[in-house]
Amino acid sequence: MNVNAPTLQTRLPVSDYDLASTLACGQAFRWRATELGWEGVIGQRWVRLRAGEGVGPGRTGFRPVPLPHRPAGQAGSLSYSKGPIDILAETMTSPADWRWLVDYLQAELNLASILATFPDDEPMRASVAACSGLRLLRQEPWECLASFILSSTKQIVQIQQIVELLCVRFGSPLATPAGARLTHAFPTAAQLAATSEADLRACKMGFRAPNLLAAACAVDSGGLNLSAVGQGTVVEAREQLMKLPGVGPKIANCVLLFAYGQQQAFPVDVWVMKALRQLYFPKRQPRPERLQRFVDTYFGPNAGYAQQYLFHYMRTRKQFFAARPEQPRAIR
DNA sequence: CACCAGGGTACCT
DNA sequence: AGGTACCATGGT
Repeated sequence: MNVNAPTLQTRLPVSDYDLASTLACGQAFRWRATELGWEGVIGQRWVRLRAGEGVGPGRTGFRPVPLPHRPAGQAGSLSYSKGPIDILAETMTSPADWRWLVDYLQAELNLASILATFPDDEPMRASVAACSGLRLLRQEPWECLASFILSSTKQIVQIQQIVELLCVRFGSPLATPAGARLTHAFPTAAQLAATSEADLRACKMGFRAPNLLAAACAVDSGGLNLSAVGQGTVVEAREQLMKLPGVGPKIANCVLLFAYGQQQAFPVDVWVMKALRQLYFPKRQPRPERLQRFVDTYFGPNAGYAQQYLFHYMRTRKQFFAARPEQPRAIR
């Protein structure tokens, strides 16, 4: 439904918040940088976000902060401002309150208290300096789970494409302003459970199709209760998620971290693996299990948060890590 | 064009 | 236990 109507607005006062690194750091896959701001969908609502600062008497005016040309947001991104700032949010429907948005964005979280728990070493200092204002979102569990089932050995750009195909083909249409890039909600488990493996493969997801379908059926049938998963301990929750085919420790940890707010959950993907090996184990090549045990103790109570800073820093500053020479090979 | 991508799994020693 | 091939597809 393409409604050509003015959008409704609110302003969230935040501090130490960077929209660009938060929305483009690979934790969520439906945010697009446009000339008018960051456009996305949260639940059943189309949303546009923009950072700015209040000006004039009572800060009633609004001076937008320029968007970065590169969505990834390099260090010192223009979208970031250290001090108090406002996030201007636009939607098509008028909610009674904006709690859903505050929760999703984690706008009330004291970021400094999180950063203070990171280990004080050179890689973390560099990552924090490069990713100022990066927040972990609080996403809806089903969308997060489904998205990360699609993520295995896929580049983030491709995951975004697959997710968009899924939304347009199987998700419910949303009220959007004219010219909106995103027009459909993420499909519910029931909507995907009603598809076939062939339908899903047509969305370019390849061998991941049966895994997504199985997850959709499990959630739709009640065999997997995602609300209940959030009630148990981290260990129990991880066990439940890993019962699904195609969901191993990495994907389970992503869902725990990005949807359930388990900030100690530490997903180890290929990027983080490379970083950990080079930075903390330059000599040995520890096995994944050993590496997981290390990160779960070394990075503290917000290890997952630290992981996201490392991950984003890795991806935006590839040369920092790539520049390190490999072990010299014997000439034969 | 090779190589790799926010992995997981089955199947080998 | 510890390694390895394979899965499907497209970006770089």
